[in-house]
Amino acid sequence: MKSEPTEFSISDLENMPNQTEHWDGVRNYQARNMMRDDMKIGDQVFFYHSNCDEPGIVGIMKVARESYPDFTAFDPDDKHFDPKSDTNNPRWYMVDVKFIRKLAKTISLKELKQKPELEDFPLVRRGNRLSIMPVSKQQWDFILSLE
DNA sequence: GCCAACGTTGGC
DNA sequence: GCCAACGTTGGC
Repeated sequence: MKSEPTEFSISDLENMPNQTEHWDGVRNYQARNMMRDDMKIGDQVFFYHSNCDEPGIVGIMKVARESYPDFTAFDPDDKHFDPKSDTNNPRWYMVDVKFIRKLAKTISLKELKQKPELEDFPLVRRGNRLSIMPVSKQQWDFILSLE
């Protein structure tokens, strides 16, 4: 899962009450579907910092609550307000994530791109803009071996 | 700040 | 259903 550290960083998550926060603001259908359909309690997740000096994977968290409506879509004062989502028929969903740990070092996008083992990893594919993407077991283990 | 890539919107 | 216009993402 990607986040801009100026918006919400791994440290922000670590400092939340119970080290848990809802992952609101996703307004992309593919990403929504993954949260809604695929992410289960206890699933481990990489936290990726985007749009910053050193884009890359900075930590690990886990799914603490399975999908429920993203209430920020209902709030006209919220940055992520979507008039087309209403409480009776929510368009956007989110999960809660809980901090597990920071990585000893950032595994940078640059480094990930250099690994032939990750050729099929969506993050390093050209033009990829998805903020949430699946990681296979093999990819997960390989990436962690780079820490 | 630039811009390629991609998603969404809406007229037709 | 097509596709041009537009908005957003995010690396660089």
